[in-house]
Amino acid sequence: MTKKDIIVLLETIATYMELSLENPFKVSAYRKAAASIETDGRSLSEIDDFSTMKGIGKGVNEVIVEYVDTGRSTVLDELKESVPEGLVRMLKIPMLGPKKIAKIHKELGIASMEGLKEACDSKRVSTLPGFGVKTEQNISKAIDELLTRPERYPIERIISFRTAVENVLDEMEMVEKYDVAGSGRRFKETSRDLDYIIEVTDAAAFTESFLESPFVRETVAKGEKKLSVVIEDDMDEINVDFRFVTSREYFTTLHHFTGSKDHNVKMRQIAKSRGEKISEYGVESNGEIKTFGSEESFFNHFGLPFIPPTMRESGEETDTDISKIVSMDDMKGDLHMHTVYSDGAFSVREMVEACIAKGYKYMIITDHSKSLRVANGLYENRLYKQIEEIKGLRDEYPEIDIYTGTEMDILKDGTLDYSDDMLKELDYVLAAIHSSFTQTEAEIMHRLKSACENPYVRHIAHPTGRLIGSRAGYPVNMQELISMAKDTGTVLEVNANPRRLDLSADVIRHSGLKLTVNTDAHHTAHLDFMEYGVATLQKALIQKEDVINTFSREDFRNFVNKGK
DNA sequence: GCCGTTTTCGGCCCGACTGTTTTCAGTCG
Repeated sequence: MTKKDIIVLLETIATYMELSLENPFKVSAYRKAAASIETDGRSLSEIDDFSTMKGIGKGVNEVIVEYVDTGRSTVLDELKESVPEGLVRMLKIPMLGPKKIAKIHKELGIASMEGLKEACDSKRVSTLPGFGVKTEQNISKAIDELLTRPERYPIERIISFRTAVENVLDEMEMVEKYDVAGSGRRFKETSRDLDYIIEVTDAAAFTESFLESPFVRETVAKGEKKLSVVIEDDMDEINVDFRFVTSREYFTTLHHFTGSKDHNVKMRQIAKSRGEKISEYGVESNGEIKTFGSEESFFNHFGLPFIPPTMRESGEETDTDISKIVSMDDMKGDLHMHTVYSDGAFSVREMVEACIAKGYKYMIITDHSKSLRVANGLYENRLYKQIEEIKGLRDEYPEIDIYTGTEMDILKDGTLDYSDDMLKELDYVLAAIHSSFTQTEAEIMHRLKSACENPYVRHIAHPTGRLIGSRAGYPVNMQELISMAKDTGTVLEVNANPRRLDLSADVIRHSGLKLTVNTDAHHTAHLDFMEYGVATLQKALIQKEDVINTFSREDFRNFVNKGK
């Protein structure tokens, strides 16, 4: 059993309670308890008394203790007896919350998504008080969409949709100013939809003009304050909302819709403790509404520094010294990239020049090792050749330290793809798993252990192998890997590729790990991925000193030379 | 169910929108 199991249990209880029309504050207490456990840095074995944690009192503690001791929960078992599981799925239908679902269940005896769809089509739902024909049609349509459209899109897809929308906005002259808000602005791993805050000279004209864009598939709602559409590309479709605001309210509205929800709750608590009230229209203080010319001045009003959107998650960020948290300005080098020697698109020289253009002080060339045939991995003779080429380039580019390296495969049986004799010829070695993802956790951990314990392996690249939204990755015991990394002085990577972001923010938060963030670039343009990796570190409120890419040129040289 | 330097009761973030009503409940962000 892990912490995650307890979090899932508490959240499941909250959901079932919600559907039993339990006191909403009780439901929220279970959710808060789950969140409290999630943001606590300790593992299950390190927590001896849950009841000392914030948000966990006598009641929730009893539930946890029973679950840890017996693997069961009487509270959940009883809830499950009174609430059919099908109702939980129905919560995913937009516009249907616990009360409406309970009514549908009680009055019509419906307990599944399929049953509800049928009831809508046979017009039984609209006979219920509080339900009308329109609601019935909307539910029916929403169920169809739920069955065909994924719930959330990975950040890579979100970026692509953003680009499409913003290319249109940039060409429209009635647009004064806009920003994406929501999870898109916070660079979350996945997002459900896109939210824009927008100031326009004429909302009606904007709406008319925007709706002519070829990617608009459907208009969901249009009004004076809001336009809501579905847009599509070759693969997917997504909801996009525009909120029309005046210049005066722009930044409080932007802050409000950037979220996260937990961040907003925390900000409102802070306001309330000062006798003020935050809404999207401003800060109400002594009966007056105060607005701001920037988000920074909004935060300053509460005695806080500007908190970047990427850090606005749990609420913990308002109690954090933001100046210590890692930022793009701190990035002095990229330690993981490929060239034409293996499966990259550019030469060593081109990658060097691209890194210099980024202002980096150091870089490491890390092509694949010999066993990764699909990526044209390097046999020893070609690796020696690359080492010589890199040495030759150093004099030509004194502004940057170019280190030799490899992204070495950790083979199926835990052996490493190069001998120590080969590895000692390199400045820096990172190791990664690229094969046999279906092994058991024990087998995978054996491989990772073998890499961590090797004296030449400095860091483990993309430690779980996951691809957001498409591949779960291989089974890793994260607590064990974290301990192994600490014990052996091995650094773990946050891979900045927006398909990976591996390790994820939730894993590294409060982990106490030494980390590195790298783009794994296979193209000079991929070096730009760094901002997604840094955003992931910021979500976890990781300090500069815990990220080796922030080292000065000299400190990094010492770090490389000193070895493990 | 949790919490507390206005503390053991009475709060728990706040406002808009939708669809349904005839003054509002439920849901959402």
